[in-house]
Amino acid sequence: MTLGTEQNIPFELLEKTRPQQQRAIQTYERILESAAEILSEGGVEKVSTNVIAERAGITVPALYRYFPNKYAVLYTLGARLMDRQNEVMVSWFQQYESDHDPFKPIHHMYELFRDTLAVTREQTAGFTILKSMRVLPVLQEPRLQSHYAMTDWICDKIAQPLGEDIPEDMKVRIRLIMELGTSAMEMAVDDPKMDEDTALREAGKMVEVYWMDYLASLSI
Amino acid sequence: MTLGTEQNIPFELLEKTRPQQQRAIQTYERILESAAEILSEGGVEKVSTNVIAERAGITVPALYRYFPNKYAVLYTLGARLMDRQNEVMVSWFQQYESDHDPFKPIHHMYELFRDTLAVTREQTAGFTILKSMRVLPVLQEPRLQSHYAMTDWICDKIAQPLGEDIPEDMKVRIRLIMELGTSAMEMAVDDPKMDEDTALREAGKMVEVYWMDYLASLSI
DNA sequence: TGTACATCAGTGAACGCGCGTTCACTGATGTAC
DNA sequence: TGTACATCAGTGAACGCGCGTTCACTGATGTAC
Repeated sequence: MTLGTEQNIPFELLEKTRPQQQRAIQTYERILESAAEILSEGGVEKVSTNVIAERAGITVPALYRYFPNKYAVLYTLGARLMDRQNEVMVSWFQQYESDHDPFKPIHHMYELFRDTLAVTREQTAGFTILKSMRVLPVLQEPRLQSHYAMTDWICDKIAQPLGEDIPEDMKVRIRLIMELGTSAMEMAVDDPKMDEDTALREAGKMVEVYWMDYLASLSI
Repeated sequence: MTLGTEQNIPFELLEKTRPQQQRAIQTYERILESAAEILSEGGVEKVSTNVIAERAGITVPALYRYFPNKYAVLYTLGARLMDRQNEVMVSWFQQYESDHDPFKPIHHMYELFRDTLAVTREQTAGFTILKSMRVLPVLQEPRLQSHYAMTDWICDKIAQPLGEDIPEDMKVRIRLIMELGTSAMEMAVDDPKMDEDTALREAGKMVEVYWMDYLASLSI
């Protein structure tokens, strides 16, 4: 929602009543927590309104007060998580931003991946939430929108000091880099044989040399 | 199954009776086709034994004759697809294999990605099958095993002419490269804004410069 | 070439269960005077 | 400070439906003599 993710949400995912009183906010949060726990224990197929409600210690109609269906619950979890990832990216960029070298952050991809992974892990079933979004038709679009927003933000930031329009192929490259980051993090987490830190460092390296090669080709 | 994927299949995924007569083989194949069609139309959540059977024009117990549950159906689809991807990789490698330069194939990653994408697309719901495997707990392990097998095969092929043991960090790099390829192909297919060929070419480029940088660092 | 038999392939009907969703309702919290 | 009322939060009970799975069975195909 930070970078404008909220714009085109299909109506099936829109929340119904917003919780107002303290008690309601707690209920609302417990619904989200419960859904995440179920997701982490049994995967997306075990998530149902019945099971969420039972675990949250409420009855099913109470859930329907705030969410129109289970996808709205998953969407809310996903949107929050992607927002946090956005924030990580923004503060990472600002940390390594430099007047002299607009591409300085590219030498610090490892730090971005590391921090993004950390914030994803803070959320129960964080990676499962993201993978579920990729596989559930209604949630694919919101996921894409968030990726677009992130890519555009970075492009703007880079283009600003350059004082030019962003070449379209730069956008493609940044999008690809983000996708690589995502899959490297997933691999680091899902593959027990893979050393996590090594995976992220190598992914960072890969992005760096790729970008350097691109810059070299530009100044021909 | 080409590269030894079949070894550690959890018993829940093992097929029951093998179809023997012509008629039975047709039924078996229709079950798989139907499952793929449902997958492509409504995603993994719409796949059920009831719906598969109805679409295949048989009754549910007929399905249970060959498969213990719906995951076995999805597993069979996934295993077949990954086998075909393996084959593509093997013949790609052989095509660009060179006595003079053991790393010649790395300059032709685009061709690998292109052909792998093509063979995946030949299978109805090909990418959805792969994404489903990532998200369904029972199917995660078989997926990983297949990736291991592919990585090991490539490593052996590269190590052979070098006449040495494969350094562990080379394995990590190859694994990462495969993961990047996978996600680049998925992005190329799922993101309507992304030009498919460009995405694959860039991903190929990324792998190439990454590997060249690695080789340069080795000869220090 | 015909028939009896064995094996393979698929059916009809039924089961209990959890699913999503809605209804009219009771109970809790906040507020106006 | 108390009470009457409005709004917010959550309940109990019920619904129809599709799910996975199994049973005893009929029908189709292959084979031995």
